[in-house]
Order: sequence, then C-alpha cells, then structure tokens
Amino acid sequence: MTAQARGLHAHVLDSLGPAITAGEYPPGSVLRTDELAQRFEVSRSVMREVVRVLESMHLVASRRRVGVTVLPTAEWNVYDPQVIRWRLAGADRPRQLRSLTVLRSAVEPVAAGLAARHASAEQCAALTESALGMVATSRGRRLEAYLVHDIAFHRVVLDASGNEMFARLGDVVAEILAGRTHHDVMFEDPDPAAVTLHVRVAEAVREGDAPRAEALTREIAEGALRELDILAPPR
Amino acid sequence: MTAQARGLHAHVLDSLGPAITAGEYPPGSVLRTDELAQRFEVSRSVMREVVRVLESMHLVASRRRVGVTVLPTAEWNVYDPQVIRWRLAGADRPRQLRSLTVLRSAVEPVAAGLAARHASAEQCAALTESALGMVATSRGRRLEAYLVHDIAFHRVVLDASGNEMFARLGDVVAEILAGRTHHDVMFEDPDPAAVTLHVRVAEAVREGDAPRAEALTREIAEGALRELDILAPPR
DNA sequence: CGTGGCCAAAAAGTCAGACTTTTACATCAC
DNA sequence: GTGATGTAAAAGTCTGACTTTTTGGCCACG
Repeated sequence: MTAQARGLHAHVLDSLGPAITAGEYPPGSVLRTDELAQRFEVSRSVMREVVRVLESMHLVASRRRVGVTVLPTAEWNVYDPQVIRWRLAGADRPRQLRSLTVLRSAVEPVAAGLAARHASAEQCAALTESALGMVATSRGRRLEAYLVHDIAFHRVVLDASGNEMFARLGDVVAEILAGRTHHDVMFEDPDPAAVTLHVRVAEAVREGDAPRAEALTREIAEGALRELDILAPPR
Repeated sequence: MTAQARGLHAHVLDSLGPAITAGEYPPGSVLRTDELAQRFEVSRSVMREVVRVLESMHLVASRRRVGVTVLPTAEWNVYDPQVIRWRLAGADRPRQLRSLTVLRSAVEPVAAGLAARHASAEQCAALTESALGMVATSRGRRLEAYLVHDIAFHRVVLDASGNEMFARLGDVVAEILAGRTHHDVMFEDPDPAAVTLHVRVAEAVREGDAPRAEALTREIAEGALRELDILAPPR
C-alpha cells in the first residue's frame, strides 16, 4: 500500500487535493462536506480536517449555507510543497515546470553570489565533491547517478546562501531536476558545457568570487530555460 | 471585535500559530491536543482541525502516543503567507524582513525583464500611473499615499511578468513595503533617486526594453538592501 | 412594480462521549 | 545485556445531537 498508515485524513487529502489542482472541480464548483464524507467513506470529522487543510492552502473556501467552494487558481498557495507536488503530478505539469524553472533562474544566481560570500569550508568541500561527482557520471548513460550529484550541488548552493527563503527552495529544485530526468525524455548524456559550468561555480564559490559565481550560475539557468524551450515550447 | 466571527478554529489558529513561530514553544516541544483544547476552551474537534492546519504548514508534527511536536525552523513552510504574516508580526521580524528583501532582490529584476516582454497595454498604463502617483506623493510627508502607489507598482510588475510564481509574491512585497513605512521608522520623504528609478522602469517596460527594465529594477532592489543595512544592520 | 423585512431551511460549525489503533516505555524472563 | 511482552498514553476515528449563520423566497406594503 502507498502510505496507508499515515492516517485516514492524509489518504483523503492525497486524493482530493490532486483532483482539485488538476481542475477536476473547476473554480467556483461547490462541494458539500457531508457528500464528500460519504464519497470517500470517512466520517465528517475526518472530512472536516481535510477541508480545513485545503482551506489553509487557499484551494477552497468554506462558507456557511453555501458549502465548500473551489477557489480560482490565482488564489492558490502555489509555493506550498504539497501543492507543487500535486500540480507536478497532474496535467499542467509542463506549465508548472516552466514557472518553477523561471523562478529558479531568478533565485539561483543570487543564491550562488551569496554562497560565494558565506559558504563554510564544509560547504565548499561538498560543492566541489558534487561537481566532481557530476563530472564522473556525465558520460555513459549514468543519468540516475548524475541526478543525485546535480541535486546535491544545487541544494548546497541554496543552503550556503545563508538565506532561509532560498534554502527552502532546495526541494523544489530537486523536484524539477528529477522531473527533467524521469519524465521529460532525456536520452542523451547531460550537456558537457553545463557540467563544466557547475565545476566553475564550485571554483568561484570556493574563491569567494561572488560576481563570477552569480554570472556562471546565470549561465546554467539560461541553459535550463533554453532546454525547456526546446523540449516543451511555450504556448 | 477583530474578526471573531471567522470561526472558533481560526481564532485559536491566530493565537497558537504566532506563538509557535515566535518561538514560545521551542522546536522539540511536545504539546497535547487535549491540553491545548482545555487551554483555549474549545472542543477537541476544533483543536484537531487547528493542529491539522499547523501540520500542513510543517510547523508541527503529530504522532501517536507522543503528541504534537514543534518542528525545527528549517522545516517550516516559510512561503506560506500566513506563516510570513505571523513571523513578520513577531520578534524576529528584522531577520524575516531581510530574508524576504533578499528574495525580492532576486525575483523582481527578472520579473521586470519578463514584464517588458509580456505586459499588456493596460498593465503599461497601470504601471505609468503608479509611477506618476509615486512622484506626486514623494514630497511633503505623504508616506501613506506614496505607499499605496509603490505597492501597486510592484504588484503590476510581478503580475505582468506572466509568471504565476512571481505574481504570487505580490502580497509579500506589499507586506515588506508596508512594514518599511509603518514599523521601521521612516521619518523622511522617500529617496528621490528611487522614485526616478521607478519612473524609468515604467518607461523601459512600456518600450519593451527588457534588459534595461531588469537593470533598473536591480538598482531599486539594491537600494532597498542598502537601506535595510543602514536601518537594521545584519548580525 | 419595486422595495423591504421576515421566515424557514440548508449547510457549516461546534460539542461531548465512546471507542480503536498505534507505539513508547517499562518490566520481566532468559 | 538482550529480547519478548504487556500496558497505558495519546492520537485517530466515529456518531449523533445541537447551534449559528446565511441565503433565498415569500409576502406585505409603499
């Protein structure tokens, strides 16, 4: 079973949440707690807890006498990791991936610049190690091993920035990178130029060269955007 | 009354949430649902809903036989608008404000660049109007009126970027700007240079000059960071 | 024909109590 | 000391009754 023991409410949430983010209940739709409770075969108390959580994510609004209304997309807490996961698993995955990659392209260069100033010796070591790992697995269809190092690299950069908001984007970046490898077909070995850029970012951070770290990371990000334009053209 | 009619659970949440984010219950603290229900004089069902919401924000984790554990800060959903508000209202407001301003400095320039490409005629008009409003209220201690235009300006830029993730940061930026005006003492009129920069950003966006819009916005952001360094030095 | 107030029903909100399930911890045998 | 076992504590679940708010219709009155 897929995490059944995590509680009844979590199970219902994992079913209803994706349904809403996928647009199965278009904005404006009205649901009733009692009806939902019956549909999912749980008690009203459990369903109420689920609705409360969805409400806290601004996916729905609950009003007396009218019911539970699905809110327009513009209201959703799109930074909630749970919501991100649900949407990445759903139909508008491509659009979502693009939004997130653009966010990445804005955040990561600045984070790298800060990392160059604040990174500890351990973080520099971890960064270099990850970069070397990427080099070592960049040829011979070792995409899975490469992915591990790639994720580790970007996580360290975000952590080393010393900014809490940046650090919390580590999971999002991991999700994006994993998605690129697993869903969006990636037959070939990773772009050698990108691998080199990662190595050079590690160097720049180690040397405390913030402008260079930022510029190099911007190149990586632009590469990712270009790649996305090719694999999944906008519009 | 301060929004008492929003439901009992919301009231309890507004009391317990800030207490947790303020560190009144340090990470690792264990609470019991029953005890909390008694303390806040609500039924267990209400308290359970509150705990569920806090759990969805990753502020706490609920485990059988042990209770409701407060999670370490690193786990919190720091992008949740509710959490942001709670933290901005609490003791570590300065640190929080810095994190968010750094995030802004990363995001807004890129958003402005995108806005220059995607902004509609209406959005360009709104932008120019806001910039003019800022000019008109930039002298004579009309800080409140200035704030309104400032918020509107940045909101339009983020919206016009066409990126959903950027657009959702409008509230955060509004919160930051409002905080700067209201809390962190701002005796003087706004920096004339900043006002001019806003006007020029509006121009660049209208002309579709993405690099210039980005560069100018980066100047605004750097100004905001410098200002923060003066008013509330780091460390 | 429109306006305003009143009533009734619908749905969420709240509560109390009984029961189940998991699990940390202590105890005991080996 | 190690491992099995039992117990109790806390969350989890369910049910049913009750309260509160709000919508929308209905009717009287201007």
